[in-house]
Amino acid sequence: MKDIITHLNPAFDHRNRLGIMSILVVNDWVDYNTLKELLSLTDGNLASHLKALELQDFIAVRKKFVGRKPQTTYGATAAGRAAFKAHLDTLEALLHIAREGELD
Amino acid sequence: MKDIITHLNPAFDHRNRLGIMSILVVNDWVDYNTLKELLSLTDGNLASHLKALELQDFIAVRKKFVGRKPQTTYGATAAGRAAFKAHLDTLEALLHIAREGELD
DNA sequence: AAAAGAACTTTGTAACGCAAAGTTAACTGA
DNA sequence: TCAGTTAACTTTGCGTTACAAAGTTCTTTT
Repeated sequence: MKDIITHLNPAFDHRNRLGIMSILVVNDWVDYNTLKELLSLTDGNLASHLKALELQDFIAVRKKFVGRKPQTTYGATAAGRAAFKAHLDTLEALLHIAREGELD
Repeated sequence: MKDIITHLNPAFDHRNRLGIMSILVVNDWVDYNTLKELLSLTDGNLASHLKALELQDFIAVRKKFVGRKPQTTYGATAAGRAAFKAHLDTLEALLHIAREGELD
């Protein structure tokens, strides 16, 4: 059990972080407002979660123009994908324990 | 996606809470020190997580004696089991989305 | 009598989560 | 042309959380 818990990454504890990463691992370059809408977060709140993930190099920011209008999009980095995958694998292991497993 | 995230219970966000509940749903009445050891938490830290879960009626406390020595054990309540199960089901849905799913 | 263990509580601190308001730069409609 | 709007933040402020470490009470062990 100890091994499992320590393999969960604190950066992904929070449900909104799980949400952000889940979106970004299956969709390349999602823009700010789409994320905001999908997760029903306020501007500031979303920005701070994104910044935290960016500081750990789990997501990357790309600024481009749509026509002449700037647009910010976010994507998961290779490191982010790897870390998140490991997190999900660990969660899955926990699911199994919590459903049928033994205490060990 | 919005639906999924909102179905995750904030009380179970933290990995240590996941650990406590996972242990308690498959083992009836686990004592303090066993939990502490299984999760490698300090006394105070474990106590505060337990208290938070107890305040929400997700776990119950039972004090008994082993010989003449008092022992505190913890168990998941029916409400705790139900809420945790719902949480795990939601996590599982998220796992699927994050592995193959679409953005919706 | 002294040391140790169980199960906390208290204290203190740093980080976190959040909403709301402020900001900057661009774009749009009248 | 200029008031209003949108994008994408940053800042502010506040209540909560996570945590370690130390203190507490009661009891057992030596």
